[in-house]
Amino acid sequence: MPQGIELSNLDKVFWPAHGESPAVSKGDLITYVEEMAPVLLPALRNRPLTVIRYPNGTGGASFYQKDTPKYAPEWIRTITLHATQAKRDVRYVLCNDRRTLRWLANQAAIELHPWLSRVDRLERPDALVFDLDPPEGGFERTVQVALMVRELLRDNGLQAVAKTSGSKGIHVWAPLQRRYDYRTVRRTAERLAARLEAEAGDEVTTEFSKAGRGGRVYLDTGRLAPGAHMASVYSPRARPGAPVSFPVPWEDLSRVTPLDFTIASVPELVRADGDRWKDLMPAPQRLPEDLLAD
DNA sequence: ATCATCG
DNA sequence: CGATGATAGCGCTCA
DNA sequence: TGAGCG
Ligand SMILES: [Mn+2]
Ligand SMILES: [Mn+2]
Repeated sequence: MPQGIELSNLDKVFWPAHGESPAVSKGDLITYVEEMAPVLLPALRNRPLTVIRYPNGTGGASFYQKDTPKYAPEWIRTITLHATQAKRDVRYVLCNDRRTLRWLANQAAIELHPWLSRVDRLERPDALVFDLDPPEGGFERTVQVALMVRELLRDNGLQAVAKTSGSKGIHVWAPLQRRYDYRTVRRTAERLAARLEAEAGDEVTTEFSKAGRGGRVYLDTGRLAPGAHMASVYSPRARPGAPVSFPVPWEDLSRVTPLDFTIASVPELVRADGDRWKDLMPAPQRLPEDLLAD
Protein backbone atom coordinates (compact mmCIF):
# COMPACT_ATOMS: atom_id res chain seq x y z
CA MET A 1 0.00 0.00 0.00
CA PRO A 2 2.27 2.83 -1.15
CA GLN A 3 -0.52 5.37 -0.72
CA GLY A 4 -1.81 4.43 2.72
CA ILE A 5 -0.61 5.87 5.98
CA GLU A 6 -1.59 4.07 9.13
CA LEU A 7 -2.83 6.67 11.52
CA SER A 8 -2.26 6.05 15.21
CA ASN A 9 -3.50 7.30 18.58
CA LEU A 10 -6.17 9.54 17.07
CA ASP A 11 -7.79 10.17 20.44
CA LYS A 12 -4.62 11.24 22.19
CA VAL A 13 -5.01 14.75 23.60
CA PHE A 14 -2.55 17.08 21.87
CA TRP A 15 -3.88 20.33 23.37
CA PRO A 16 -5.72 20.19 26.69
CA ALA A 17 -9.00 22.10 27.07
CA HIS A 18 -8.38 25.83 27.41
CA GLY A 19 -10.97 28.21 28.82
CA GLU A 20 -14.21 27.65 26.93
CA SER A 21 -12.61 25.60 24.19
CA PRO A 22 -12.46 21.80 24.39
CA ALA A 23 -9.35 19.66 24.12
CA VAL A 24 -7.88 19.05 20.67
CA SER A 25 -6.82 15.53 19.78
CA LYS A 26 -4.24 14.15 17.39
CA GLY A 27 -7.15 13.16 15.16
CA ASP A 28 -8.32 16.78 15.16
CA LEU A 29 -4.84 17.86 14.06
CA ILE A 30 -4.89 15.41 11.16
CA THR A 31 -8.36 16.53 10.14
CA TYR A 32 -7.18 20.14 10.28
CA VAL A 33 -4.16 19.70 8.01
CA GLU A 34 -6.16 17.63 5.53
CA GLU A 35 -8.91 20.18 5.29
CA MET A 36 -6.44 23.06 5.14
CA ALA A 37 -4.17 21.44 2.57
CA PRO A 38 -5.33 23.75 -0.25
CA VAL A 39 -4.14 26.83 1.64
CA LEU A 40 -1.31 25.23 3.62
CA LEU A 41 0.49 23.57 0.73
CA PRO A 42 1.15 26.77 -1.27
CA ALA A 43 3.02 28.14 1.75
CA LEU A 44 5.13 24.98 2.10
CA ARG A 45 5.69 23.85 -1.46
CA ASN A 46 9.32 23.40 -2.48
CA ARG A 47 10.64 24.93 0.73
CA PRO A 48 12.97 22.97 3.02
CA LEU A 49 10.86 22.26 6.07
CA THR A 50 11.74 22.12 9.74
CA VAL A 51 9.07 20.67 12.00
CA ILE A 52 8.64 20.64 15.76
CA ARG A 53 7.27 17.34 16.96
CA TYR A 54 5.28 16.64 20.14
CA PRO A 55 4.71 12.87 20.22
CA ASN A 56 2.86 13.12 23.53
CA GLY A 57 1.03 16.34 22.85
CA THR A 58 1.93 19.93 23.59
CA GLY A 59 2.34 19.15 27.28
CA GLY A 60 5.07 16.59 26.60
CA ALA A 61 8.61 16.61 25.32
CA SER A 62 9.31 18.17 21.93
CA PHE A 63 12.11 18.18 19.40
CA TYR A 64 13.02 19.96 16.20
CA GLN A 65 13.41 17.81 13.15
CA LYS A 66 15.27 18.91 10.05
CA ASP A 67 16.75 15.62 8.86
CA THR A 68 14.11 13.24 7.49
CA PRO A 69 14.23 9.97 9.43
CA LYS A 70 15.32 6.80 7.61
CA TYR A 71 11.97 5.24 8.38
CA ALA A 72 10.05 7.86 6.40
CA PRO A 73 8.07 6.40 3.46
CA GLU A 74 10.02 6.41 0.23
CA TRP A 75 7.50 8.71 -1.45
CA ILE A 76 8.30 11.60 0.92
CA ARG A 77 10.15 14.20 -1.17
CA THR A 78 13.34 15.60 0.29
CA ILE A 79 16.21 17.88 -0.57
CA THR A 80 19.68 17.17 0.74
CA LEU A 81 21.53 20.23 2.00
CA HIS A 82 24.79 20.60 3.81
CA ALA A 83 24.68 21.88 7.38
CA THR A 84 27.78 24.06 7.62
CA GLN A 85 28.37 23.94 11.35
CA ALA A 86 27.41 20.30 11.87
CA LYS A 87 29.43 19.39 8.75
CA ARG A 88 26.90 16.85 7.58
CA ASP A 89 24.18 16.47 5.00
CA VAL A 90 20.58 17.03 6.04
CA ARG A 91 17.62 15.66 4.08
CA TYR A 92 14.88 18.23 4.50
CA VAL A 93 11.27 17.27 3.85
CA LEU A 94 9.54 19.05 0.98
CA CYS A 95 5.87 19.09 1.92
CA ASN A 96 4.35 19.30 -1.52
CA ASP A 97 1.21 17.21 -1.19
CA ARG A 98 -1.61 16.28 1.13
CA ARG A 99 -0.21 12.86 1.79
CA THR A 100 2.99 14.32 3.22
CA LEU A 101 0.99 16.72 5.36
CA ARG A 102 -0.96 13.74 6.68
CA TRP A 103 2.18 11.76 7.40
CA LEU A 104 3.74 14.71 9.22
CA ALA A 105 0.64 15.17 11.38
CA ASN A 106 0.66 11.49 12.26
CA GLN A 107 4.31 11.95 13.22
CA ALA A 108 3.05 14.59 15.69
CA ALA A 109 4.78 17.33 13.72
CA ILE A 110 2.58 20.10 15.10
CA GLU A 111 4.57 23.14 14.00
CA LEU A 112 5.58 23.68 10.38
CA HIS A 113 8.52 26.02 9.82
CA PRO A 114 9.50 26.38 6.15
CA TRP A 115 12.46 28.30 4.80
CA LEU A 116 11.91 31.72 3.26
CA SER A 117 13.45 30.48 -0.01
CA ARG A 118 12.54 27.72 -2.43
CA VAL A 119 14.66 24.89 -3.76
CA ASP A 120 15.19 26.35 -7.23
CA ARG A 121 16.84 29.47 -5.73
CA LEU A 122 17.80 28.45 -2.24
CA GLU A 123 19.98 31.43 -1.46
CA ARG A 124 17.30 33.99 -2.31
CA PRO A 125 14.35 34.51 0.07
CA ASP A 126 11.09 35.62 -1.51
CA ALA A 127 10.10 37.93 1.33
CA LEU A 128 11.53 40.52 3.67
CA VAL A 129 10.07 39.59 7.02
CA PHE A 130 9.94 41.18 10.43
CA ASP A 131 9.29 38.84 13.30
CA LEU A 132 7.79 40.96 16.08
CA ASP A 133 8.34 39.39 19.47
CA PRO A 134 6.59 41.00 22.45
CA PRO A 135 8.30 41.09 25.84
CA GLU A 136 5.59 39.03 27.52
CA GLY A 137 1.88 38.85 27.07
CA GLY A 138 1.35 42.10 25.24
CA PHE A 139 -0.28 41.43 21.90
CA GLU A 140 -1.72 44.97 21.95
CA ARG A 141 1.75 46.45 21.98
CA THR A 142 2.81 44.20 19.16
CA VAL A 143 -0.09 45.43 17.05
CA GLN A 144 0.97 49.04 17.52
CA VAL A 145 4.52 48.19 16.49
CA ALA A 146 3.29 46.20 13.49
CA LEU A 147 1.39 49.27 12.30
CA MET A 148 4.56 51.33 12.66
CA VAL A 149 6.51 48.78 10.65
CA ARG A 150 3.85 48.98 7.98
CA GLU A 151 4.21 52.77 7.79
CA LEU A 152 7.97 52.51 7.63
CA LEU A 153 7.80 50.00 4.80
CA ARG A 154 5.25 52.07 2.93
CA ASP A 155 7.46 55.17 3.28
CA ASN A 156 10.11 53.08 1.57
CA GLY A 157 7.85 51.96 -1.22
CA LEU A 158 7.15 48.46 0.09
CA GLN A 159 3.75 46.86 0.60
CA ALA A 160 3.37 44.26 3.32
CA VAL A 161 0.84 41.95 4.94
CA ALA A 162 0.54 40.76 8.53
CA LYS A 163 -0.27 37.50 10.23
CA THR A 164 -0.49 36.46 13.82
CA SER A 165 2.36 34.16 14.76
CA GLY A 166 -0.11 32.10 16.75
CA SER A 167 1.77 32.99 19.89
CA LYS A 168 1.78 36.63 21.07
CA GLY A 169 3.73 37.96 18.13
CA ILE A 170 3.08 39.20 14.61
CA HIS A 171 4.87 38.51 11.34
CA VAL A 172 5.08 41.39 8.89
CA TRP A 173 5.72 40.10 5.40
CA ALA A 174 6.86 42.05 2.33
CA PRO A 175 7.06 39.75 -0.72
CA LEU A 176 10.19 40.18 -2.84
CA GLN A 177 11.32 39.25 -6.28
CA ARG A 178 14.05 36.67 -5.90
CA ARG A 179 16.84 39.05 -6.80
CA TYR A 180 18.58 39.36 -3.46
CA ASP A 181 20.42 36.89 -1.28
CA TYR A 182 19.71 36.35 2.41
CA ARG A 183 22.50 38.64 3.50
CA THR A 184 21.25 41.53 1.39
CA VAL A 185 17.67 41.14 2.55
CA ARG A 186 18.70 40.80 6.15
CA ARG A 187 20.94 43.85 6.02
CA THR A 188 18.09 45.83 4.53
CA ALA A 189 15.71 44.65 7.24
CA GLU A 190 18.26 45.53 9.91
CA ARG A 191 18.63 49.01 8.46
CA LEU A 192 14.87 49.52 8.53
CA ALA A 193 14.61 48.13 12.04
CA ALA A 194 17.33 50.47 13.27
CA ARG A 195 15.44 53.37 11.77
CA LEU A 196 12.26 52.43 13.59
CA GLU A 197 14.13 51.97 16.83
CA ALA A 198 15.54 55.48 16.44
CA GLU A 199 12.04 56.91 15.92
CA ALA A 200 10.20 54.89 18.54
CA GLY A 201 12.81 53.61 20.95
CA ASP A 202 10.29 53.54 23.77
CA GLU A 203 8.24 50.80 22.16
CA VAL A 204 10.68 49.06 19.83
CA THR A 205 14.09 47.46 20.23
CA THR A 206 16.57 45.64 18.06
CA GLU A 207 18.48 44.61 21.17
CA PHE A 208 19.75 41.06 20.81
CA SER A 209 20.11 40.30 24.50
CA LYS A 210 16.89 39.90 26.40
CA ALA A 211 18.21 41.93 29.32
CA GLY A 212 18.55 45.01 27.12
CA ARG A 213 15.03 44.91 25.74
CA GLY A 214 13.36 46.38 28.76
CA GLY A 215 9.74 45.49 28.06
CA ARG A 216 9.87 46.60 24.42
CA VAL A 217 8.80 44.71 21.31
CA TYR A 218 11.76 43.00 19.70
CA LEU A 219 12.17 43.44 15.94
CA ASP A 220 13.74 40.11 15.06
CA THR A 221 15.48 40.09 11.69
CA GLY A 222 17.29 36.87 12.46
CA ARG A 223 14.80 34.78 10.51
CA LEU A 224 16.37 36.04 7.31
CA ALA A 225 19.03 33.37 7.01
CA PRO A 226 19.42 30.03 5.29
CA GLY A 227 18.44 27.32 7.73
CA ALA A 228 16.42 29.75 9.83
CA HIS A 229 12.67 29.71 9.69
CA MET A 230 9.42 30.62 11.39
CA ALA A 231 5.99 29.09 11.64
CA SER A 232 4.24 29.24 8.28
CA VAL A 233 0.87 30.80 7.73
CA TYR A 234 -1.90 28.40 8.85
CA SER A 235 0.59 26.35 10.88
CA PRO A 236 -0.72 25.14 14.23
CA ARG A 237 1.26 26.22 17.28
CA ALA A 238 2.07 24.23 20.38
CA ARG A 239 0.44 26.81 22.66
CA PRO A 240 -2.60 26.72 24.91
CA GLY A 241 -5.84 26.77 22.92
CA ALA A 242 -4.36 25.31 19.71
CA PRO A 243 -3.77 28.63 17.92
CA VAL A 244 -2.83 28.92 14.26
CA SER A 245 -0.74 31.55 12.48
CA PHE A 246 -3.34 33.51 10.54
CA PRO A 247 -3.43 36.47 8.13
CA VAL A 248 -5.12 39.65 9.32
CA PRO A 249 -5.84 42.72 7.16
CA TRP A 250 -4.20 45.85 8.57
CA GLU A 251 -7.52 47.51 9.33
CA ASP A 252 -8.59 44.54 11.47
CA LEU A 253 -5.36 44.09 13.40
CA SER A 254 -6.33 46.09 16.46
CA ARG A 255 -9.62 44.23 16.73
CA VAL A 256 -8.29 40.67 16.88
CA THR A 257 -6.54 38.47 19.39
CA PRO A 258 -4.33 35.48 18.53
CA LEU A 259 -6.83 33.02 20.02
CA ASP A 260 -9.46 34.12 17.50
CA PHE A 261 -7.61 31.79 15.15
CA THR A 262 -7.39 28.17 16.27
CA ILE A 263 -7.56 24.65 14.89
CA ALA A 264 -11.24 24.76 15.83
CA SER A 265 -12.12 28.13 14.28
CA VAL A 266 -9.88 28.50 11.24
CA PRO A 267 -11.33 25.88 8.87
CA GLU A 268 -14.67 27.67 8.94
CA LEU A 269 -13.01 31.04 8.33
CA VAL A 270 -11.19 29.59 5.35
CA ARG A 271 -14.34 27.99 3.99
CA ALA A 272 -16.02 31.40 4.19
CA ASP A 273 -13.20 33.65 2.97
CA GLY A 274 -10.78 31.40 1.11
CA ASP A 275 -7.02 31.87 1.22
CA ARG A 276 -6.76 35.33 2.78
CA TRP A 277 -2.97 35.08 2.82
CA LYS A 278 -2.84 34.63 -0.92
CA ASP A 279 -5.51 37.23 -1.56
CA LEU A 280 -3.93 39.91 0.63
CA MET A 281 -0.40 39.28 -0.65
CA PRO A 282 0.99 42.08 -2.86
CA ALA A 283 2.98 41.20 -5.97
CA PRO A 284 6.69 40.43 -5.44
CA GLN A 285 8.66 43.65 -5.11
CA ARG A 286 12.10 45.06 -5.65
CA LEU A 287 14.03 46.59 -2.80
CA PRO A 288 14.39 50.34 -3.26
CA GLU A 289 17.88 51.36 -4.39
CA ASP A 290 18.50 53.72 -1.51
CA LEU A 291 18.07 50.90 0.98
CA LEU A 292 20.55 48.68 -0.79
CA ALA A 293 23.65 50.84 -0.42
CA ASP A 294 26.30 48.85 1.37
C1' DA B 1 6.89 8.40 16.95
C1' DT B 2 10.21 5.52 15.71
C1' DC B 3 14.50 3.36 15.65
C1' DA B 4 19.17 2.01 17.36
C1' DT B 5 21.64 0.65 21.10
C1' DC B 6 22.57 -1.10 25.60
C1' DG B 7 21.64 -3.82 29.86
C1' DC C 1 13.16 -8.53 26.32
C1' DG C 2 12.51 -3.41 28.24
C1' DA C 3 14.85 0.90 29.21
C1' DT C 4 17.20 4.78 27.29
C1' DG C 5 18.66 8.11 23.99
C1' DA C 6 18.28 10.70 19.80
C1' DT C 7 15.78 13.29 16.78
C1' DA C 8 19.14 21.38 15.51
C1' DG C 9 24.61 20.92 20.05
C1' DC C 10 21.29 24.91 13.95
C1' DG C 11 22.82 29.66 12.30
C1' DC C 12 23.81 34.01 13.62
C1' DT C 13 25.59 38.13 16.10
C1' DC C 14 27.98 40.22 19.71
C1' DA C 15 31.40 40.19 23.54
C1' DT D 1 35.71 30.83 21.13
C1' DG D 2 31.61 30.90 23.37
C1' DA D 3 27.19 32.81 25.19
C1' DG D 4 22.79 33.98 24.10
C1' DC D 5 18.83 33.81 21.24
C1' DG D 6 14.86 32.18 18.50
MN1 LIG E 1 8.20 35.40 16.73
MN1 LIG F 1 11.72 35.79 16.91
